[in-house]
Amino acid sequence: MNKPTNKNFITNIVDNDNNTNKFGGRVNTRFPPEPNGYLHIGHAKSIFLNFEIAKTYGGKCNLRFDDTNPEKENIEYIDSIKNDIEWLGYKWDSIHYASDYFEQLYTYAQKLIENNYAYVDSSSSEIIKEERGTLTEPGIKSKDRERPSDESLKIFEQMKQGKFNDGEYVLRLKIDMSSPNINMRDPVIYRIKKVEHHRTKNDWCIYPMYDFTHCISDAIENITHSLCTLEFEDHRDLYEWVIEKINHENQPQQIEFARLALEHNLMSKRKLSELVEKNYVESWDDPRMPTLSGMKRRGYTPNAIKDFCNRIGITKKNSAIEMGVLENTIREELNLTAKRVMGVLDPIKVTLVNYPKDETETIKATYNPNDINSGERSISISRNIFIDKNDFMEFPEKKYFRLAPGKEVRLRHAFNITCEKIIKDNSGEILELECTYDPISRDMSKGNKVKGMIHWVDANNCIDAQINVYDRLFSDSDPTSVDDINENSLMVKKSSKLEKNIDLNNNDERYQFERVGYFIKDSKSSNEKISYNKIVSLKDSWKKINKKGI
RNA sequence: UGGGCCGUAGCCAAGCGGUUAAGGCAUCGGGUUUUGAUCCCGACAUGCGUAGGUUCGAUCCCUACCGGCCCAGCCA
Repeated sequence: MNKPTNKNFITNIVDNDNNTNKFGGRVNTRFPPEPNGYLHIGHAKSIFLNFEIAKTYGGKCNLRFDDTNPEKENIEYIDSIKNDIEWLGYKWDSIHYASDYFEQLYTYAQKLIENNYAYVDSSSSEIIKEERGTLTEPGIKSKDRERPSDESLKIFEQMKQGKFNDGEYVLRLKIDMSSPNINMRDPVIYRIKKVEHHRTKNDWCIYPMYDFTHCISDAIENITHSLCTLEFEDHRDLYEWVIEKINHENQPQQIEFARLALEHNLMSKRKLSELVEKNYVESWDDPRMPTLSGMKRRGYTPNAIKDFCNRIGITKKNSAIEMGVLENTIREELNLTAKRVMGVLDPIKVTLVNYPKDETETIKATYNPNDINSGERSISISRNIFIDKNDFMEFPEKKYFRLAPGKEVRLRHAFNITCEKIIKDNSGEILELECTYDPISRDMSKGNKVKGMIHWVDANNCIDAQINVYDRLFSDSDPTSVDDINENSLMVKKSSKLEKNIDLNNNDERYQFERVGYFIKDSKSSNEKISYNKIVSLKDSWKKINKKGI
């Protein structure tokens, strides 16, 4: 990203900490995903925040996998997460796994027991739940709360040795069962799970929980500012309690910010995986998905995503960003960088009846009028061309200045044509248009001045392709269920025609199909079936005029 | 109804006791342009959830109220 990173309330805190020398001027952050799903644009916000803060303050940002629940986690997710972060262009200073700290965590737990800050509880999860109280009533103390610490220590050891089954015992912190903050009502910090862990394999059958693990991991890694989302605000007391009780020399501070919500999208790993599982979308990297892999396949660039993250800001206010903001970032970048070619998504045959048969001419055009170094392309044209269906109207509305019977328009980069005749099949479907062209108008200054300009492709020299056009995944701006999916979010144009200048060997080249939008080759494209994805439309003020019914 | 947060334009978001209340997106006007694109210019909160209070002065401090979000996993 070439724009400066915006300030926000967190950078204000960091500035202040630096001024008061709270951390001796150090700024260490971390991005701590659980490897239980693919990263999405919401994670990008957090990645951007953490890495950019480290960068602007000359600090460090670690990648740490919060892998304390082996049932949900696996290597595939770890790899995809690393990939996505690298794709965004960030390099972690060091990589860690909470599971690397299992031994230390266990030792800290033992110390807490020794100091009477924790106890082993044999209550069932149902009992613990009941005894926890409610939002308005205090909890009650467990029968095991006063278990002598040497006894707890011994049982905890046996838990580790695998002497018990899942659920038989848990380790709990001894804090305050009547705290108004439910997280402080003797939270469970270790549970027995006889499950193989993707990294530690069968070394452990007890696993520490988030609240115990996260703060200690931060402390161990010398994190200064532990940035997380709003739902952890209530956990901050616990975070600080643990850090204080283990008496660690480094005392990181947790700061919470609002997670990203994007209109017309769902943004939780659970729901995104539901979309995949129910086959509402093709895969995690379906171009409609707000996952980073999906956006990559859609054609979004790391720069555009980072620019987006920068624009939306960081606050504590729950808010939903309009899709237009996201779309605008990629449009802005591609307007400057994308080569222009022509592509006809929904072709109609057009015959230029006065154009000599078997003749072809070559037209020169620039690849990008906004970039003088973009070079020139040659486009062929002949008697037979294709134009887009929506560039012709048999009964044109007011202010429609494209092709219509008897009307003259200009073919982009070429010359003017006039529609003379519509050829239909028996059902009334338009098969073909017969037009005449005006040779004089090759010179723009001659020929008739026309308002309409349409794009086209030489029917005798073009690429057959499939174009995937996407609409928002959910029609509702604030969807709740995956079942609300927009059934028309994917439109496949099967017989599109593309200008020959497209480099089919280049998988990353993003093109502007003039007057239409930006496109990139789909990762599933093949020589047999060439397919391109629409990244985003060009802005279309005709659409607006048309909508108003003028 | 216990606790923790949040409330500045249609959507984001600066602002930290004295400012003409930044900026972006959207929208609306106008100009350039034979991409209805881009680009350029202009408009867009006497107002900061509401009501009181403190103050010479309050978006900023205090109080109350209203509205929204989060918390009762052996998930993270």
